[in-house]
Order: sequence, then C-alpha cells, then structure tokens
Amino acid sequence: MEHYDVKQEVTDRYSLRGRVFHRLREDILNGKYAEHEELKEMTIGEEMGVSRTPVREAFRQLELEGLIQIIPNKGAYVTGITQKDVKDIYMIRSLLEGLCARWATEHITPEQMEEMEENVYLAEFHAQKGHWEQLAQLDNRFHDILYEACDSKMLEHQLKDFHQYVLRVRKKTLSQENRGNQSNEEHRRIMEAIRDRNPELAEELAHQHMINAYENMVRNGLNEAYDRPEESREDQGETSKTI
Amino acid sequence: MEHYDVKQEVTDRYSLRGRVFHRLREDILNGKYAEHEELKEMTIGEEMGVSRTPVREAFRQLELEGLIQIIPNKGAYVTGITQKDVKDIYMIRSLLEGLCARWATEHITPEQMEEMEENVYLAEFHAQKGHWEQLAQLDNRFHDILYEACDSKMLEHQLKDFHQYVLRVRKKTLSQENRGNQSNEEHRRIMEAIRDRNPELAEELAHQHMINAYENMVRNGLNEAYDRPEESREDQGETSKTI
DNA sequence: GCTCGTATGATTGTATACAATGATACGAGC
DNA sequence: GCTCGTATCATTGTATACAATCATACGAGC
Repeated sequence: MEHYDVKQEVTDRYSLRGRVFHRLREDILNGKYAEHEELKEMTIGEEMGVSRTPVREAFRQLELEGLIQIIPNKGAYVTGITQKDVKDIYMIRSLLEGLCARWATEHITPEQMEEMEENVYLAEFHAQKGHWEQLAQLDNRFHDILYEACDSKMLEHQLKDFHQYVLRVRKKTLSQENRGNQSNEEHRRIMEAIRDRNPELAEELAHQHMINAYENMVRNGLNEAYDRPEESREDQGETSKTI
Repeated sequence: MEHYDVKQEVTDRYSLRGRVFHRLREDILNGKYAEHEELKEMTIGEEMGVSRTPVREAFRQLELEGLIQIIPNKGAYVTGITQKDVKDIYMIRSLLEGLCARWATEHITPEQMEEMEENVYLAEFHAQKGHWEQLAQLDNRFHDILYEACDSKMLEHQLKDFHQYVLRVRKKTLSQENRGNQSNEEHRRIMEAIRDRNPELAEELAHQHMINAYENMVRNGLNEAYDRPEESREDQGETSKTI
C-alpha cells in the first residue's frame, strides 16, 4: 500500500482535508482532546478555517484509523483506548516486528544498513548526554528504518500504523534513563544481527524488544500517567480501564 | 476498535455513504473494476443514485483500506495487489492467526465453542456432499468465530481486515476438493486444541493452517486465475506482478 | 409530582454551486 | 514537421444551502 505514504506526503500539503486529517490526528494522539470528547464538524472547521466538507472527510478517515468513533446522525467522539488494547497492540507488534526484522535481514540495502548503524551510535551518544528528546526521535527513526528495510509495503504499513497508534500512550516512557539505555542496547543487538545476516536472531531480538518495551511501560509509565487515583492499581485480569 | 463493526452494521443501513462504501468495496473485491481503473465521483454517484458527497467520503475510506489510491486533483484508481502483497499478507496472517488461536483458547465462551464445533461438523458434511458454496461460507465463518473468540478488539479488527482483503484473490481456491477436505481437517484439529485448552498447539496449528492455505493457493489458484498467459510462470524472487 | 407527547433547536446527512486544478487539443512559431 | 504555449474541458476540491435526525425542554394530561 505505498499509496498510503505517498498520499500522506502529497495530499497533506496541498489539500485542506489532508491538513485537517493530520492536524486532528496529531491533536488526538497528543491528548488535546479528552477521551470520549465530542468533535463537532463546525467547531473544528472554524478552528482551522475551513468548511465542514474537508472536516467530514477527515473524520471518516480518522474513524477508520480507530481514533474517533462516529455515531450516525449524532456525532464524532474521541475513541477510548483501554490498557488491554495497548497490551494487545504490543503483543501483535512483537510478532510483526520480529517478522519485519527477519525480512529486513534478507532485504536491507547498504544505505539502510548504514543509516541504522549510524542511528545506533548516535543514540548511544545522546543517551550518555541525557538528550532525551533526540533519543526519542532516534528511537522512532530506528523502527521506521526497520520497517522500510523489510521491503514489504503491507507489513510496513501495518507497523507504521501501530507505531503511530501507541505514540498516544507512550509519550514519556522513554525519558526513563534506564529504559533509554536498555532500549539502545537492544537496538544495537538487532542491528548487529541484521548486519551479520542472522534472520532468526534478528527476529527473536526484535520480538523480545517489543515485549520489554511493553513491560517497561507498564512498570513505569502507563499506570501513573493515566489511571484515576481512586481506582485500584493491581494487575487485573481485565485491564479494561480507559486510559 | 469495536466502533468499527458496530458502525458498519448501523451506518451502512442508514446512510448513503455507508451503502456506497460497502457496495464499492464489494465490487472492487469481486473484481468488477479492473486494476488501476479510474473511479469517477460523478459516475459512481449516478450509478448509485446519490450525489458526489457520500461518494467522496466513501472514497476516502476505501483509500485508507488500501483498496483505491487517490491522487489529489486527479482521480481515484483501483489499487493493484501484487503476488508479493498476497504472500506478505498470508505470512502476517499466519502469525496473527496463531496468536488469535492462542488467545481464543484462553477466552472462548461456551457458546462460541459450541458454534465452532458445529461449524466443523457441518463443514465435513458439506464437503462430502460437494456443496462448495456452503463450504466456503463455513470456512469464512470458522475464522470469524476464531477472531471473535480471541477477545481482543484490536486483533479481531486486524484479522477481519486481512481476511476481507485476501478474499479479493482467494475466490475460487477453496473449490478444490482436496484443499476443502484438508482445510476442514485442519479446522478440526484447531478446534480440538482449543477445546482441550492447549494454547501452544492451537497457535501452531492455526499458524500452519495459514501457510498451507497460502501454499495451496499458489499451487492451484493464484497463477492460473490471474497471470497473463504470455507471462512466465516460474517462481520469481520478486512475485511483483499485479494480479 | 410524574409521564408522555410535542415543539424547538442543534447537529449531522446530502445535494449542489462554484473554484481550482490537471489533461487534452489545437495552433503559432521555429 | 516538431515543439511549445494557450485555450478549453473534464474532474476534483471546497463552500454552502437545504433536509433529516436527534436531543432537550416545556407543558398537558393523569
């Protein structure tokens, strides 16, 4: 589905719908709107200086991305993500990132390999310096490189979608120094496995990398950041709370 | 993303956009439109007796589903699916169906278990009788039950999307008697693994089931059904032909 | 006081009008 | 004859007008 990425870059700059779509998505992912908050076509349109038409089209797309829920003749509401959703996404991603790393081992180009190595070294530098912002950037970029290197439009599309999706809850996780270092180390081992043309190892490492990222998030970020204080915090089987 | 399914059922009956969206999707998946064929808003609108507005909104959704590609200020074109795309989807699905079967083992309800057993027995009956149409229905339903039983909205959504997507190329594969029987047998073993609460086995069987389905499709259906006769048929590394 | 029906307003659903863009054909210039 | 520019047309992008639907408030009836 390369159209997807191409479209995003092209459309968004030149069409109102694209701008509305991306700005709304950013806003939702950044938490500007509360869960279950109603988005009114006219209000959004006024805020962005456009009519309802592009807003409506953006809404339809956001709905398909799962970011809002549209109830016919009623309204559009920011979707709630439960802890279980996040967990499920990470489990799904852990499998797909593994597959992606395996395929990347077989299809990565020298340029991509180069950038990946550079990414890892740069990340180690910034980690030592405590530059958390750059570190987050590099972390995102590392995964994007991996996605592109797997040479599969379908898988790349899926993983980028998931990646975007979890940014909504991941924001601050990486600013934990420990995880930053550990994450780097894991990236480095994945990179080396790919460089050494070891698909099995790359798959296993990428797989485990996701699981570690999730477990770290649960330990450090997720609960504190999103739970209501009055609710219990023990590990429920359900984890169905909206975050 | 439960909104997705709920919306589909509610919206589609009551809104023009929903009807246009679903009918177009069906038409594309059923091959009514050729690859890269241009879809004009006005033409589609006239065909379905609606104005351009709902058509446009449906287009935006179809684009996000990867079924059409919209080039700004130019037009909407039916997306090409390459053999490699199909292969990638099956590889991705093989992992996710495995995960789904594992989770289903842990979360399936008695009612779902009941329906799944019934499905398997019915399928065996229809296979003996040579009722290929019902068999295909039951095959689809088996997987839907599995998706619902895993008790994960996210995974269910993903797998249903993929399932829909590959229907576009799968149409006639199951009408091979052998595969029909083999597929049934695999369903039965998956069902039994779930019934016996053996997640590892269920995962492995579902995983392998997808791989088998793909390999069978390659052997029997894919090439004959879609390749141009003048093109070579050997197993190219690329499999990048548009089908 | 409570319930139900109706009226009113707000919001979305759809159609259409207008603007902007891209494709094509034709003709002038070389 | 070929190339390039321009005019025209088809198509999409956007805005707005109107219709349909839903929520709310108010009042009649019990």
